Amino acid sequence: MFNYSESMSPDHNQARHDRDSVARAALALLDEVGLADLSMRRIAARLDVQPSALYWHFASKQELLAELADRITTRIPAGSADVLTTARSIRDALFAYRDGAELVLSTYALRLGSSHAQVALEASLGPASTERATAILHFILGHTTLAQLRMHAESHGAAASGDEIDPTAGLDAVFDLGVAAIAGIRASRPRDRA
Amino acid sequence: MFNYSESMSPDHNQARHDRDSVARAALALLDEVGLADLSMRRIAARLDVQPSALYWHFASKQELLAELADRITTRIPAGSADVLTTARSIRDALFAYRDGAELVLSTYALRLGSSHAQVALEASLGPASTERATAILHFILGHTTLAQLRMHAESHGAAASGDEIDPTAGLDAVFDLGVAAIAGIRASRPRDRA
DNA sequence: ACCTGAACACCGTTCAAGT
DNA sequence: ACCTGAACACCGTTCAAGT
Repeated sequence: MFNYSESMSPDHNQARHDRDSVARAALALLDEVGLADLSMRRIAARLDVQPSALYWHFASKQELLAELADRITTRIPAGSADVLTTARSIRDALFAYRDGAELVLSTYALRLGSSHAQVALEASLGPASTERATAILHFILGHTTLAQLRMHAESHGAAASGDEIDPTAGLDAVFDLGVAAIAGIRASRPRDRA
Repeated sequence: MFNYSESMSPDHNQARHDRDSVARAALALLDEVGLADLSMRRIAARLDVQPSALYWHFASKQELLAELADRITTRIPAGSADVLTTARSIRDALFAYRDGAELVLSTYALRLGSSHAQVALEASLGPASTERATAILHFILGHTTLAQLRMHAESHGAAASGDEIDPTAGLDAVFDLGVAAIAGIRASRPRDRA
């Protein structure tokens, strides 16, 4: 048979990709344009490829998005730190990419991609704490999605009413309060400013 | 030619609408097809009208969606019941329409529509409890969005992995645990089966 | 006051065909 | 093994024009 794949073919502009390069380009584009504008056609354009080419690597957009959620989520450290530290590192992983929380929320709902975050939380909480870990995870996803959507809305000047208060103010306190309460520990002092 | 209209008027096919009738049709359609399939063109077709006609009543799809979120949300009783009861009635209001939680979550993030739910929670918690109320609301939105997305995914057979356990099992317990913990009350017994 | 008709700039996905 | 080209069935939104 013919085998084109293993040749280096130095001369021509043959954009040849695999699953990983597509996912990497998509993840970078997500961070630039946000989830709403992350289309298969845009990803293809970024890779100098026709939109249909993406369907060689991923069966659907949904499958590609699940892969992105997995990549965002695997950055969470698995070691059993205390709950608040684990919760914060989950939140920070979601914050690391634009609309990361929203993407992980919907993917996690569809049960695609193993819940690395749930495992980390259970390790932090000790044995027989599945329900608490689940509740904390739901809180983190809700809170972080809200906060992230709000950040982006405010930067694009979509504020609605007449009040001028910063919508992000006090959100860290709400986060710590929620996590600590569900974990059943005393609310800790705010961490030092980074 | 053909006349699909409901033809209450004897003579002509003049579908004449206002803001309210458009919103009502959209809300009914949301419940039938879900948020992902709720397009301006579908709503227009339901009203026997061209898509462009909707833009006389609403400036954008976003504005229409905000109105729907408001309608879903105003069903929440404002009286100061105990926290768990208030939280459950918020959840039930979101559950009352397909993808209600997801819709309210994104609308609430953009600060469109006054937060009727936040007010109700603060009334249940007593004075100086804004942060707790916010945390509970974030938990409710996260939890309910997850649960609702999961219900729909499972009914369409989008289950991914090999385990066969019901993804909805135990979710009521997680809800009660989360709300009670953030409110700072002892977890109550499960309510009687309806 | 409310709607039509036509257009513009987009979508996700499929599939035969190329190399 | 990986991609092109063309098509199909859609999107949200604008705007002149009709009644």
